[in-house]
Amino acid sequence: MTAEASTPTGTGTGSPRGVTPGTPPLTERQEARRRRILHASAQLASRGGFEAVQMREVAEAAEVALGTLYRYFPSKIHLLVATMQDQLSHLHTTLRKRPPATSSPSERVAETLMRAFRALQREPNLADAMVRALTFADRSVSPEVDTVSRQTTAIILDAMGLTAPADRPTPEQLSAVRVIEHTWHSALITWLSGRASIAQVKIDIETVCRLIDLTAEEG
Amino acid sequence: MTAEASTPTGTGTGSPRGVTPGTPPLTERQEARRRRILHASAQLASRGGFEAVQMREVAEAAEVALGTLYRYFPSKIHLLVATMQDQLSHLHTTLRKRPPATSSPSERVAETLMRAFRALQREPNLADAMVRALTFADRSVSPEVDTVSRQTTAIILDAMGLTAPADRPTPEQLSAVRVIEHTWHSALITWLSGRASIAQVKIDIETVCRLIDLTAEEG
DNA sequence: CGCTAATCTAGAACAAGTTCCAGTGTTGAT
DNA sequence: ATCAACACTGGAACTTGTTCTAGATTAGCG
Repeated sequence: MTAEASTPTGTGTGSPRGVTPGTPPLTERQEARRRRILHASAQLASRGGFEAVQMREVAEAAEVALGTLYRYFPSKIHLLVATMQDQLSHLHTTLRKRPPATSSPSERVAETLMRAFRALQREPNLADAMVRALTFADRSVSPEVDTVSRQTTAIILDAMGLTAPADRPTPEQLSAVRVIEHTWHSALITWLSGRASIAQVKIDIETVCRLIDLTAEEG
Repeated sequence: MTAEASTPTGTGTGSPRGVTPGTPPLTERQEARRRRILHASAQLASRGGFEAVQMREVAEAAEVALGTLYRYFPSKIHLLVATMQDQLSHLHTTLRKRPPATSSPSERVAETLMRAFRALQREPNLADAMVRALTFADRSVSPEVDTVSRQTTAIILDAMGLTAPADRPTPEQLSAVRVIEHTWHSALITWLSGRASIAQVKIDIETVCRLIDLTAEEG
């Protein structure tokens, strides 16, 4: 029935392994288009942040018609959130390579997040575009935003040392992780809009990470 | 030199007392216009959230020309952030009336924030518009966003019992308060976009508020 | 190969935020 | 009372996200 497989509006975080269930597989050419679009998005975002990512320009840079762009990503927000998924999966694999060797879980998480922070710092405009899109997203983007949230959660749990599928985190730990995520996003925004210094962000990250030790003691 | 006083693009949180320094005073008619605009903004937001606040409609509802609206609030984001300042000052005075009588500071803060949360719950569309604007705001809105942040901080410090000017909060406490604010905003967004339940928000608020006890013990 | 259904392209068209302008009304000062 | 300076109005115009349409391409299938 479908020609180039069916509708490309799927998740596809760019995770190397795993067949992304539910998403009909894309043709090579379609996969290439998707990749070109995400690349153009990231490139434009790196230049001028959120506002520099203009749908017409993305389409042109990706050598794709405007209608096609909208077929792949139904809105600018969807596009930028997908861009964030993409970047986050890169970041996660990068972070995995050299896990922090600090003693306590809370310090490891804080260290990991500060590394991530420094990574984003290198492309503040890109970070701006992605995070603004993420927090501005409305219900229509919830599934995609949720994916980003799960990715972030995975990074944090990884840093805590909860990689084994056996030791599932307690509800308290999950709450602490959510709070850390909240703080992470919000602190990032605060820094990006010039209302907080890097030092302040560092302190706040370290502050919130203490919650991890708290839950560990009582659990 | 100026006719109806000078440019009305000022802060003016709507605080009843205090002369809002730096802001040139507005004529009565100007003050009335400003009030009409904010009222129209809140009304439209209550109906359909962020997207329902359309500048042309705000102008029409406030019986003001579009250009005038932009003279008072240089962008939709500015307008909504100012709306939030307005609502927050109402909220603050409301909360002051019946301070929670719970024992520990952290419980008082959690209780206060949950009250605020329930207040916003009554007008979820308005909350949506305001919070989305707040986190979407870029650098050009930093001063106004900062005012909102200070208002929120004041509410939290109030709940902690740090009203006396003598006992200034320690740096650790300030960091904890910032983290609580981050969590508050982000959790609100998560709830508004349907990605978290009220119960979850409650738990996360309580979780983050434990940081207060932490800083108190060590301080 | 030829058919069919779906995708992709190019471009017009629409929506809402923002800017601009010419004319009118108000205000404070002389 | 008059004047200059500024504010307000009404409306057009511009920008960018989004939608729509007609026609050219492509993929899968007999």
